[in-house]
Amino acid sequence: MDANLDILKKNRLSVTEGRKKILDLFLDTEGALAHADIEKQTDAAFDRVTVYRTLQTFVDKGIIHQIPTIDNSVLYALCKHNCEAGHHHDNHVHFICNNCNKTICLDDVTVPEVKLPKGFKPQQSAMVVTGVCDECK
Amino acid sequence: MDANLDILKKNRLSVTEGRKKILDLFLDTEGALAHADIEKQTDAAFDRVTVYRTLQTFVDKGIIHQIPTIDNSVLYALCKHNCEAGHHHDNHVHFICNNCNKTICLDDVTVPEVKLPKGFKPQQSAMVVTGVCDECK
DNA sequence: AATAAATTTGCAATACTGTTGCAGGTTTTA
DNA sequence: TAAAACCTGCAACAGTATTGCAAATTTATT
Repeated sequence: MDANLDILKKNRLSVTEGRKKILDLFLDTEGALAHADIEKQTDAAFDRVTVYRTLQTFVDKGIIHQIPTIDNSVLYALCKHNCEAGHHHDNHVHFICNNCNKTICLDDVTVPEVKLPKGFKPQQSAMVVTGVCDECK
Repeated sequence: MDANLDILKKNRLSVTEGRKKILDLFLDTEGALAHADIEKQTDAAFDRVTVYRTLQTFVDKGIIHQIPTIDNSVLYALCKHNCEAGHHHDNHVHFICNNCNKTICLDDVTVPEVKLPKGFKPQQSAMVVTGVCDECK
C-alpha cells in the first residue's frame, strides 16, 4: 500500500486527491516546504484555500510541523517521529542556508535543553541555525 | 541626555518624533514587540508605513533584532549587547508564554552551541521556548 | 450497489500584512 | 539662515491568509 494512503487512513482522514498529492510532496522532499512551493509543484491544481486547509489539518494531526523562521514566512516539514495529534515530538534543529535559502531539518541534532529562570515552565522548544549548508559549502 | 537621543545620534539617524517614541517603547518594554503592538501603544500617531520603515532602519543599524517564531508573526526586541550595524550578537533564548502571549527575552540564558553534521557552517542561531511564564505561572 | 450522511472542495468576498513611488515636510549641514 | 539631505504620510498595490456557503466528493449505512 502507498505510504500516503497509509498515513491518511491512520489519521482517519478522508482520502482525497489533494491530500494524497500534497502528502506525496512532503514524502519526496528533503527539507521544508512553504505554501507557495506546494502551489508551484502541484501546478496550482488545487485551490489556495484547499492547500491552506490541508496543511492545517496535517499540522493538527501531527503529520507535519511548522518551522520557525526569522522573516515572516511559514515553513512545514514532515514529522519523522511519532507525533500524535496536538503533540509534536519533533525536537530537531532546523538549518536555514543563507546561500540557497533552503531550510533543512537536521533530524539527528536534537534541541538541547536549557535551564530557565525560576517560574518558567517550558512546553516546547525550537532552534534555528542559519549559515551555509553542506551543499553550498 | 535621554537614552533614546543618545542611541539615535550614535547611529547617525535623524532625530524625529516617531523614532524617539518608538525607541522609547522598546526601552520601556521588557520583552518583544510586534508591529501591531507599536501601533496600538502609540495610538496610531504614526503612519503604518513609518512604523515599518522605522523598524527596518533600527534592525539595519543593530538597535533591535528580529525574533524567529513558529507562526508567521514578526517580533522585534532591543539588542542589549554591543550590536553593530549588520552584526547582531544577541544570543539569548526567547520565551513565548502560551497564556499571556508575551514574548520575553531571557537575557541570562544563552543559546547553547550544537554540533552540526559535516559540511554545515553555522553563522547565527536562535532558540525559542514556549510554555508558561513566571507571571502566569 | 445504491443511497444517506459526513466531509471536503472551490469560489467569492474580506481582512490583514507589508512594500513602493512620490510630493510635501522636517531635520541636519554648511 | 539657506541648501541639501533625509523622513513622513498618502495612495496604490501585492502577497498572504481566513470565512461562509453551495456544490462535489468521500465514507458509512442499508
